[in-house]
Amino acid sequence: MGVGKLIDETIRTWSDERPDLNFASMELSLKLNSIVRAVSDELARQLEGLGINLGEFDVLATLRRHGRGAKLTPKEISAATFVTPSGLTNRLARLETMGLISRQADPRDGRGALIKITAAGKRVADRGIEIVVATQDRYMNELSEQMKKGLDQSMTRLIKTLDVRLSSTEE
Amino acid sequence: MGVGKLIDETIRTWSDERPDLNFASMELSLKLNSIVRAVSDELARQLEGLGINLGEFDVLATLRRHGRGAKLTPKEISAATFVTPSGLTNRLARLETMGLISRQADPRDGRGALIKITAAGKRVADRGIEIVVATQDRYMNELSEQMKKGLDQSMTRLIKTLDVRLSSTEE
DNA sequence: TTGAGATAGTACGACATCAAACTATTTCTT
DNA sequence: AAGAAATAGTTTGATGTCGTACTATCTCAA
Repeated sequence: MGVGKLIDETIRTWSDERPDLNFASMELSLKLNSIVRAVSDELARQLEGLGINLGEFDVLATLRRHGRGAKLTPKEISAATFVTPSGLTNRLARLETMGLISRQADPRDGRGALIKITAAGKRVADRGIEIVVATQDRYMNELSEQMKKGLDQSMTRLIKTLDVRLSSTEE
Repeated sequence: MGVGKLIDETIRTWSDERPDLNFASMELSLKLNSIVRAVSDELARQLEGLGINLGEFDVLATLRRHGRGAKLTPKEISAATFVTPSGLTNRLARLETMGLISRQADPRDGRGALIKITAAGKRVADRGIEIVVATQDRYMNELSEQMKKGLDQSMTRLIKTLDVRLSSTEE
């Protein structure tokens, strides 16, 4: 059964069982979820060919986009990728084993480390970003320019209120 | 740093480093991802109060929306929740331990099992769906009716092509 | 009707993540 | 200047998922 049909059925059965509730937002959420999951699964499949997973690419991409010779601390990478420090420790260990990053002590802070992408890592990141962009394009180009514009506005609006909420929770 | 700003910075730095690539689709994808993640995280937090996680709720909800006395096979639940059989075995075991579902042998198929929601499970599912709907509403109602309509159209379009692709991959 | 192949569900091992505890430093406070 | 508190990063143990192998049962073809 296709994803679309499954979502339709989900909304229909819930509406039958709980006619007191309105499932319009849920329908929207389910659809958003499906798309994000589909794109993400496809990205993971594509990156497999480079020998890395999505999380590893995320780290590599963070380093790569900061430019030639950039050195980032695990803390900075952690903030950019939404991974906990312990999770990042593991990712960095894997990437280091693969020879895609290197680490050195931070001369300014004895507790800290500085992470740098290697030449091999740069090659993987550059090929990876091309794959990622191409894959995302393949999905998003199904939408008209106008639809994309509307979608961007909606998402931007949601993110804005999301950021306001987060900052007021003071976290 | 807010999510919005982080996305802006990601697009900006990538554009600097790889001016040969167009990151418009990536920007859209990043925004979609952030929203889905934020809603999902919030749902998980909310459901914690009921003693279940998102995956467990998904199973419980599947059973609940099929109505009074419905019995589903693990295979059917697996298809509805996109969880592998082995993963589902574990979820069902946890739910059974909590007394939220019961299982019985399938009289029609000696290999099969039939899963049924218990009275306690129904209570949790009913409370859960109210929480889920309320949470999703809280996010989606930030959008105007027109935006929601446009968003739904875009997502529906994407899902349609997604389903066509999947069926042509014949999986 | 009987054997081959398909199918349902479970067991097992691997994996990526997280939270909490910990170590080593650094930064505040007075 | 010294002790308290904060911070960076790792370690440890737990969790939830997946893929593969396995067992039991069913289906179908000859």
